Formats: sequence, structure tokens, C-alpha cells
Amino acid sequence: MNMQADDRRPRRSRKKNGGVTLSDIAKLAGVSAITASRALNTPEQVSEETLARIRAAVERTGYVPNLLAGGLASNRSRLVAAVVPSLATPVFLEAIEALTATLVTYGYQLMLGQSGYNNSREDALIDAIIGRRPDGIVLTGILHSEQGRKRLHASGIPVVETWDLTPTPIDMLVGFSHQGVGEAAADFLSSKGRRRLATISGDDERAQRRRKAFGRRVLQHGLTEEGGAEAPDVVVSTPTTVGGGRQALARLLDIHPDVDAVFCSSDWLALGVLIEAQARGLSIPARLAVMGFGDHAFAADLHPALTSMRIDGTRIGQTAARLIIARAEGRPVAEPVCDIGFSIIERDSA
Amino acid sequence: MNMQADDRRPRRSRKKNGGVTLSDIAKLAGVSAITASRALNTPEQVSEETLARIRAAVERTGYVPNLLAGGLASNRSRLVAAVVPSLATPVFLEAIEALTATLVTYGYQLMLGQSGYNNSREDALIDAIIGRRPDGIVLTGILHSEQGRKRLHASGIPVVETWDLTPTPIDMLVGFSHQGVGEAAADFLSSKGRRRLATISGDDERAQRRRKAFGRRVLQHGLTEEGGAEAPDVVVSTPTTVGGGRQALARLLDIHPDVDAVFCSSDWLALGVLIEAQARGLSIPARLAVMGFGDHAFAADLHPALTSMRIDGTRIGQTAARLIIARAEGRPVAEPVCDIGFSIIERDSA
DNA sequence: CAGTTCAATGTTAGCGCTACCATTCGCGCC
DNA sequence: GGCGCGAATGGTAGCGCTAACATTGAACTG
Repeated sequence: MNMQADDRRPRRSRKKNGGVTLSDIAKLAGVSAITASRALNTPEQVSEETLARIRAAVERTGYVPNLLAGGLASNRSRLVAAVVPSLATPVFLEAIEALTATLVTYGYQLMLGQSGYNNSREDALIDAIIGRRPDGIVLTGILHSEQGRKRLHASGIPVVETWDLTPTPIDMLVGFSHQGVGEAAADFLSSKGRRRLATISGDDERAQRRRKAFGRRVLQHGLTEEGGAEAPDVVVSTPTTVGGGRQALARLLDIHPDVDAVFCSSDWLALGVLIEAQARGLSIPARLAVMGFGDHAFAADLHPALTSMRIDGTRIGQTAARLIIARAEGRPVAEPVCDIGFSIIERDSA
Repeated sequence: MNMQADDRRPRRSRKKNGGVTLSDIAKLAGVSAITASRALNTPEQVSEETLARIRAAVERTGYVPNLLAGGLASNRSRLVAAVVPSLATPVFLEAIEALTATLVTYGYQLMLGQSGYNNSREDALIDAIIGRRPDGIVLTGILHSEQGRKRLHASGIPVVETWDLTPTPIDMLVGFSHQGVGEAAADFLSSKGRRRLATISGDDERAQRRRKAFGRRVLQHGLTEEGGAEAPDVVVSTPTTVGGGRQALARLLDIHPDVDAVFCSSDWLALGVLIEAQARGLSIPARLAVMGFGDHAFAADLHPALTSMRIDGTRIGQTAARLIIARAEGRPVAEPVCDIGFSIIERDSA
């Protein structure tokens, strides 16, 4: 009956990782844990000599701070999540690359999620992301489910949507007008004297918006085949490919042999069009003007060089990073919505 | 002098996130926190009705578990980090895409780091990654510094290196022989009756290894320009581009006008070669055989269709994911080194 | 029917870090 | 001399979760 005092041996303690921890460093340097923490995070608050001793201890032990613990304690994970439909779509890559680069310089890390082009897995992805409590979320080119939007909102995490200009952003926004792109393309081609304008587009929502704006503008210019009909178009399934472009041009010419200009919803499609035209002996731009979208690196190097619509992905990525970092660090964001525009890069194909 | 008892009001508690926590769920469902935890992680340990109540509470509140806290407590972050030199290199993308997809199905998330093509930032990146205590790290196509290798080793985190077969892997390995690729390309082109073989290569270490193996094999076949010299080559800087390929072919033909076959270290270069050849009116493959590397999606759709060397990136990604998950879940890994090989996809250009 | 087992649940004590407040000490000021 | 101030450091109590062990009660055993 002496179940007391010394009798209760300490229960076996949880197995430690064995790794070096901050308090090991503190002990080595002869300071308290909190001072060691400050030495690493806000070194200006620590005296020179203390700093030196702590740094030496870090060096000696190869200590790497546990950011999970730090994030839990400080409620700042220094993680930013980005969601892309697919990595295979190079238009997003430039932005992601710039995003990563900018984040890294501020000490943030990028977590990447692929939503796929279907919305089914999207909610699960959103939960997985929110669960890590990132300091920000960058959404690229997806229409997220209502459920997902709600979750994001409720989480209170800064969100930047990109590649589009919606009237009802979840939070912040860096994008451009797809309608504007479609209209500008139509204006450009007709200013070049083209009279039978057509489009070849991926079937994603944004590409369709460009296509429709293009079609409407063509109508306004009075440039339709037989008065009043829409501009000819072929829709291919996303992701867009070179092969898709080739087939699409073949189909287009079957139905509308007199088309003299094509606006493609990606440079891949445009490359396919160039190749198919070449295979058929159609001269470009004499017989057919071709215009791409995205201004991929290869556009300038094709023969003929491809006229394309440039979206400054680097700027999108940088801007998104800056918006998120500002919010994460509690600075107010003056312009939560940013239209970065687009520009036509005129080369030889149109 | 009564600084005692009731006098010490509870110090102001740390500001809570305001978010729903597991114990909120537990309270709502009338169980203890640990039971709620089990309901979410190992539902088979919880009775049907308890499970239902907990699920209802989760549903009602929109609770999303804090994986930082979970990772800290369980020492399993369910995060896997991948390091790529650059996202702009599409060869890696296929593997990354497959990696993400496979990880997601097992409940893991991908964290992405870009090392750039220079090693300077690499160590900082490695530390940032280790700091998050991922359950695994996948390295794609980099030669990491000795310092970095040591850190990785010391961290005890499972590591998979990919895209190469080194005799001294840090841990696990999924790759193929670059030497084998170079030799196979030389064999293939000479089997096609080509006699003046050349290469156009990026300047990264692996591409150079392919190039050298190719050159040696050419020597063995006795196919050099003027007895004993190496196979002609042009080296372009990474990342490889279409424009780089065009210029390289121009240079190559300037110096060695009788070259009749080119092995390119990427499909981008090969596309550039195709375009430059077309611009110069060189017929392919009659006058010049062209072979790419990577078998990018566009290769089949070019005109002429591009012969290329296929690396099964999807399989690399899946294998890497499986290796890491196995290790993370404590299962033994029978084959820590996996050679996934390569294959020549013969099309029209060679 | 005491003894064993097992399924379901609970208690406690951290994981490694940082927020919050407190303390100490030297310095300049009136 | 007393006071205020700011720089440097420390103590304590969590952050939200789960490992490790403890407890309970019902079902089963011989």
C-alpha cells in the first residue's frame, strides 16, 4: 500500500529524435534557450560576444532549427503554398519560378500542390495545405469549388489568386484580362489586313473567355465568313500540345479553307500550326498568319519566329510573393488587386 | 508583502489563433482529445458511434488539423521535399509530377526547392529543407556540395537521388547510366549508316558525361573525321534552348560541314537543329540525322518526327515516392538502388 | 467464477520552439 | 540621490498535437 513517492519511477520518456535542439545550443553557449532563439532570429537583440558563442555552438553541432516547432510556437510557418493545375503547363512555370526565387530571399519556402484539371481532388488539396498553416497561398489558374473558397476564407490565410481578374477575389489578386487579350488579338490581326480570323483554343475556362472575346470583336469588325456567323474556331482539350495544334489546323482548313489568320491559345498549339502548315506547304505568314499565347522561350527561335502574346509571369510571381510577405509581416497592402496587363510581341508569323 | 495566492492573476495568455482545435472537437463530441486524434488518424481504433460524433463535429466546425503540431508531436511531418535545378527543365517535370501524384495518394505533400544551376544557394536550401523535418528528400539532377551531403546524412532523413547512377549514393537512388545513353546513341546512329557523328550538348555535368561516352564510342567505331580526333561537338550553356540549338548547328556546320548525324543533349536543342536545318534547306534525315534526348511530348509531333532517347520520368517519380514512403513507414527497402534504364524512340529524324 | 484477453477510451507528459512578461544593470538626467 | 530609460537576458507557460502507458468493462476461457 505504499504506492507513493519514490515508488513511481518516471514513465519511460518519449523517444527523442536524438537531434540537436535549441536548448543544447543554449547550454553549450551558457545562455538560456530564449537567448539562443533570439540570436538566430533577431540577432540585433543580442550582444556581440553572446552572439559569437552561440554561433560557434551552432557551427560545432550542425544544429538546424526545427521549423515545425518554431512555426507552432510563433504561428508563422514561413511556408507559402502554391497551387497549379499542372506543372506541364509552362505558362505557370515562369511565375512559380519567380515566386520561389522571391520567397527564398525573404526566408520563405514554397510548397507545391497540383490540382489537376479536375476539381475533385481540389478540396482535399486545400485541406492539406491549410493543415500546414502556410503564411500564404498562391492560386494559379483554377476555378476553385465554392467549398474550397469558403475554407480558404475561414482559414484567415492570405490568398493571392493569379492569372485572372475576377470581380470577387477571395483576397488578393494578380492577373490580367482574358477578355482584353482576346480583343487585342483580334484587333491586331485585323490591323494586319487579315479578313478571315479563326481561333484554336484549349478547353479551359480562361482560354474560352479569350476565344469568345476574340469572336465578338471579329463580329464588331464585320469580319465573318458569311455575315453574322461567329469566327471559325476549333477547341482542343487541355493540356494543349503540338500534336493538338497540328490536328486542329487540319480540321480548321477542312471546314474553312479560306481562313487567313489563327489565334492560338498557347504557343504549343501555335507551334503545331506552324509545323502542320509547313508540312502542307502553306507559307507563313503570306498565306496564314499565326499568333500564339504565352510567349514561351522558343517562340523567338522558330522559323518563322512566332508572334505571341506575352504575359509577364516573372512579374506575377514576384508581385504575389511580395503581397504575401507583406501580409505575413503585418504590413498593410495598399493594392490588393493588380492588373499586370499583357503585350503583343510581334515577330514574323503574323 | 502579501504577494501571494490570489494576487498573482494569470498572466495574459498567449494570443490564440482563434481557430478550431482538436480539443474543441473532442469537447463537442464528448470525448477526450486523444480519441478525437485517433478518430482522424486511425479510425479503426474507434467505435462506430464515437467516430460518427467526431466526424459530425469536424464537419460542423470546418476543423482542419494542424499538421505542424502533429508533425512535432509524432516526429512525422508527412512532407516530402524535392530539389530541382530549375522548373524550366521539362525532363524533370514528368518525374516531379508523378512524384507529387504518388505522394498525394498516400497523404504526403510535396515541398519544392529550386537549387538553381549554381551550388552557392544549395546549402542554404538544404538547411531550410532539413529544418522542416520532411519525411524524405528527393534530389533531382544536382551535384551537391560535400557540406550538403554531410548535412543530409547527419539529418537521418531518407534521401533519394535521381537521374544518375553514382557509385556512392547518399542513401537511395533511382537513375540510369548517362554513359550508357551516350554509347547507345553512338551505336544507334552508326547502325543507321552514319559516318560523321557529332554532338550538341548542354554544359551540365551529366550531359557532358553522355557526350564523352558518345565520343569514345565513336572512336571505337573508327568513325572520326581525320583519324584519331574526337567526334565534333558544340557545347551550349544550360538551360538548353531552341535558339541555342540553332546557333550550335550553325557553328557545327561551319567547322565540320560534312557532319551527317547529331546527338543533342535535349529535345529543345534538337528542335533548334531541326529548325535551323530547315531554314538552311538541309533535308532531314537524308542529309543530317538528328536525335534528341528526353522524348518530350512534342517530339512525336514535329515534322519530321524527332527520334529521341526516352527516360521514363513517371517511373522515376513513382519509384522515388515509394522508396521514401516505405522508409517513412518503417518498412525495409529491399532495393535502395534502381536503374530504370532508357530507350531509343525511333522516329523519322534519324 | 476467477483469470485472461481485448477493444475502447482516458491521463499525462512532452515534441522544440517562441510570446509575454520580468529582471537586472549601467547610464544620463534633473 | 532618485528616477527613468533602454539594452541584454531570463523564467514560465504555452502552441496543438500524439506517444506511452493506464484504465475500464465486456467477452471469453477452462
